[in-house]
Amino acid sequence: MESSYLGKRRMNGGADRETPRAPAAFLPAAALGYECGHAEAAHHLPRRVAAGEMDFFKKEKRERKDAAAAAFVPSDEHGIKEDDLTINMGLHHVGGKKSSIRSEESTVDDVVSSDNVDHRETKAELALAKSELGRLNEENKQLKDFVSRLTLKYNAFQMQMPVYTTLLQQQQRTNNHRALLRGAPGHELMNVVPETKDQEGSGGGHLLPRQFISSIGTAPDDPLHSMGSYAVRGGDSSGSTSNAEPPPPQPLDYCPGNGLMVSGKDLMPLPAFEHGHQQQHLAHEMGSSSRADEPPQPHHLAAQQGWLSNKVHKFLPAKGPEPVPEAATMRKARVSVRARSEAPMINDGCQWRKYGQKMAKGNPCPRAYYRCTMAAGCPVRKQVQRCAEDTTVVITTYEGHHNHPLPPAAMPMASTTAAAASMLLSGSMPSADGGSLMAGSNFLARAVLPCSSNVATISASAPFPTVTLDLTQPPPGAASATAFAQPAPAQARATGTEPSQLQAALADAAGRPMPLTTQLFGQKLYDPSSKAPARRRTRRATPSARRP
DNA sequence: CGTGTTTGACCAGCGC
DNA sequence: GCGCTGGTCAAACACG
Ligand SMILES: [Zn+2]
Repeated sequence: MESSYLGKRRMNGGADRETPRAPAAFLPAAALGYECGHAEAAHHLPRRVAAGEMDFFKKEKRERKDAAAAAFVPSDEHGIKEDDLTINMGLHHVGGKKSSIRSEESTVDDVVSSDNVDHRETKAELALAKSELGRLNEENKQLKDFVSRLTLKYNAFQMQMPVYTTLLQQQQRTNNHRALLRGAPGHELMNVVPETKDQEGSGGGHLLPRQFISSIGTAPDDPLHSMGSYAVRGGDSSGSTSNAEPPPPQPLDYCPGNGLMVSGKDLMPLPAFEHGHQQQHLAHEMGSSSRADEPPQPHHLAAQQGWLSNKVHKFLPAKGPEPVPEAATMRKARVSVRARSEAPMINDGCQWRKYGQKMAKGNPCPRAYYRCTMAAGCPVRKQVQRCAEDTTVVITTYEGHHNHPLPPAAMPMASTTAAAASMLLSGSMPSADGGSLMAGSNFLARAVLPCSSNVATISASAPFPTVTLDLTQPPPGAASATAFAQPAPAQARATGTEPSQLQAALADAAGRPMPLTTQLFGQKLYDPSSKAPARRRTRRATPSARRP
């Protein structure tokens, strides 16, 4: 029911709706590899980018394309374009291989005069090159898609790594009751943390994930997966070394400093971290006449997994008969982002439709509920609420996993939140031991983000496992700090939010090189005055007579 | 007129 | 069972 109106609304060009205008500092996600494998994503580019940015964007893309083409075939002297490739691929498929070209050639031969031999040969070569190029291009696309997936997974690992690192350190601490572990087993991890800094600085480095993975691999039944209920809180030192005493409930946005809070009543296995991995279910959702939230799957599945609370079903998108625990877990995990913004909502590149607003308890500011409208039945929702203590802070809580290709502008946030959710749900959260370790001194926070005060906070109170990325604190790093300390830079515009600050913060939080995330808030933040003019939505088909 | 937002009603979970 | 709360629905409304 609900999915129906959502779907219709979206299918007819929802892409041009609510798209923010002319992001001043918008960086081409395509150039950063986010568009890989998402044909649809490219469609959003022209609309999303203002004329001023178009050149940059196109140039970047062209460079990429050229580079890719040059890597395989030195063919640009023929002036081959992608359109040509498409056509040629068609010929290739119809005619077959070289022989077909040959025969085609001979056919032409009958007509063309003999002094066109050179031209014919050139043509033949061209055809060959084109077909080859087409094939390689296809191959290249697959490779790009593969690389893009790898990137996402890599990011997920990066998100998790600091937690693992800290946890292992804590393990060592717990075992020895000592602080320093030079030479102790797993000592290499001690070196990992400093390297994180280097990695951030240089924007490279694959050493960390490898160490991280290998370290994890050596501990098959590490406590990382044995987390039941746990609670870790930074900032205030509790010193408790067990999870026997869960902390008092905290507001979702509670962040007593740059600490890290971990909590979860139930944890779920690591969901696959791929965008569009739920595509297979999209058809079900689109075709389903029931509301998208209604879970056809019974609770027994949750019980089978032993983690899902009986509340989860509410958030499960409508699916086919096949149970999709993975989607369920992603839907349940929450990632909230705290960012300073005078705008009512940060622009994350996605399209949202507000479907509700409530006065939350303990907060004078209302909480707004949005759902993703980029695709029919997309289960992703988000809540936007201002922090009670500091109304300049906007807390955006994301939930769910997009079941559709994302525009480049939305990729950073999506991948970041997905990575965070993945980390949260993967069982990589520290158990009770981890909690004791970090209690009191922002230990994990510093481990995670040695050069930044932006931290990943894992809420202890939420009924759902929630990671909070706090982007509100000025990073001590020079560049970031500068960006933060100064009043809104040019690209911040009327919203008064510093995109560069957010970029830096998110980059730190995500633990990835800056360029990947600069685009996230490079867009102008949500500005109510620039609401998308083109909004198309068909009326709901079945008006219910609930109200008089 | 078609669209997104508003806002009160509805629903489920939870604690008592 | 009752009240509270969070989350969602959908008619009514506002807007371009
Ligand atoms: Zn979506």
